[in-house]
Amino acid sequence: MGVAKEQKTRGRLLQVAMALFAERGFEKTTMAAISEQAEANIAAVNYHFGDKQALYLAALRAAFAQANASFPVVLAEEGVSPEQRLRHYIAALISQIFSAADAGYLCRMLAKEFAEPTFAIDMIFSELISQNQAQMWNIVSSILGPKVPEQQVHLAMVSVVAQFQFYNITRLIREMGATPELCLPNPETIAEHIYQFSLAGLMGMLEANKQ
Amino acid sequence: MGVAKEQKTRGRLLQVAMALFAERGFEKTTMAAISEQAEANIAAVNYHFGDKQALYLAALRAAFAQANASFPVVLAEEGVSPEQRLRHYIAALISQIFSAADAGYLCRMLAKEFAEPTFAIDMIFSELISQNQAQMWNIVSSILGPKVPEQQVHLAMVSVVAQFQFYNITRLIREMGATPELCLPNPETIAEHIYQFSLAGLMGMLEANKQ
DNA sequence: AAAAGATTCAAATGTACGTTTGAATCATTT
DNA sequence: AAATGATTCAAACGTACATTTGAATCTTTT
Repeated sequence: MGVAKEQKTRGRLLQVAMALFAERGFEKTTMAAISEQAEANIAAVNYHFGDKQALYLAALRAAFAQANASFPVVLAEEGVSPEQRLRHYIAALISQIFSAADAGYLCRMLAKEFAEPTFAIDMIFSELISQNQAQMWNIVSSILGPKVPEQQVHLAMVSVVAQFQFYNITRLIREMGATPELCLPNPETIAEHIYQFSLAGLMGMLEANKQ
Repeated sequence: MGVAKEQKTRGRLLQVAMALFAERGFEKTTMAAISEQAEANIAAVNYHFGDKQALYLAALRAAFAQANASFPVVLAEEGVSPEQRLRHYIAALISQIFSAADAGYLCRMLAKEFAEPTFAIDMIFSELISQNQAQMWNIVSSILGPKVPEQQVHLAMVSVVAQFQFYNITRLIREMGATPELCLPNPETIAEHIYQFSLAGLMGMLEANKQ
């Protein structure tokens, strides 16, 4: 437990804060626990970040950077079909969600924020999520084409996002083994299923709209 | 605020507890707030229920009863196609999720439990959720037929459940107006979309499995 | 009406937490 | 080396909370 001491105190605090906030959420993470695991004094958080809230914001931004560095959702290359972009988006998010450490911290923090939004929720949407959301909108509306009304695009987008976010939301319950009956397939299989299921759903919408 | 005093103290406590636990979750709901709104003394909770945890369990069971009384997920009639059972199941859950009061309490409490499971999670699964889950399994495996392996059934079930649970999970964020751009269609429209999208997804799985 | 039990009440207890404080230690500059 | 600033440290402060306590007040039984 704890973090190697060669890092400076500020860095160690941020590292530990990400891990603990991701695991326990903002409220249930105490500054005492953070300081202890970071092998720093209890007052170090206030000195380096101001207060617990500022540390939380810093941890969110750092976690976002780590997640996108490991599994970016946007494909840089041009000339990729919207279907392949969708497949890649889903696979990236599933990878983030199933990451045990660094790349998974953001998803875990966001899962807590969904259930009990904190003061940070505005920053999270305006600064972090907004980009991904716009990307997904483009993909889905490309697949559905220009004739499908906005509301249909929105419903479709939710249907897709919901499928992988559900694995994010239910992580803790799975880890508690409340439903041990059926073990999950590997993340790649899950991602591929979600892609196929979503594509079929989208095609169904297209056909229904044609008539 | 508060509840009409003609009920007995125990009943008023339970009523207020459901509302507050649903709104704020277990941790952030104080016994002082419950007692105050129920116009009871702070010690009344301990007298009537033992402690805060026992009150929480009682509130969960009462909320489950209310939700299923208002919008039961199982269709009593026989001779209904699995497709129609699926449609009804989705519509019932969407109705529960979008209920502002009584019938919506359980969903709100469950949303919190997903993000931060409490001591009550075992009871919730073994006593409350298990029935619904079995029902959904029957519906989906009926639609997919006997030739589709169990793991596929499980993936499909998650894809369906995730879609309406997402509206449950994101309720707080919607209510905060973090994304005010696009207002939602009415619950019936949402339910019908989820049904159509899911049916298309399931049919896609059938075709992929045929080859 | 008297006794016994059930329920309510206000106050006290103990614990956990975020934050502050002022001195002590370290690093850097003059 | 002296001085200045940055960082760390242990202790204390104030607040919020669940729970307990013992007396007071209803309600029911005898």
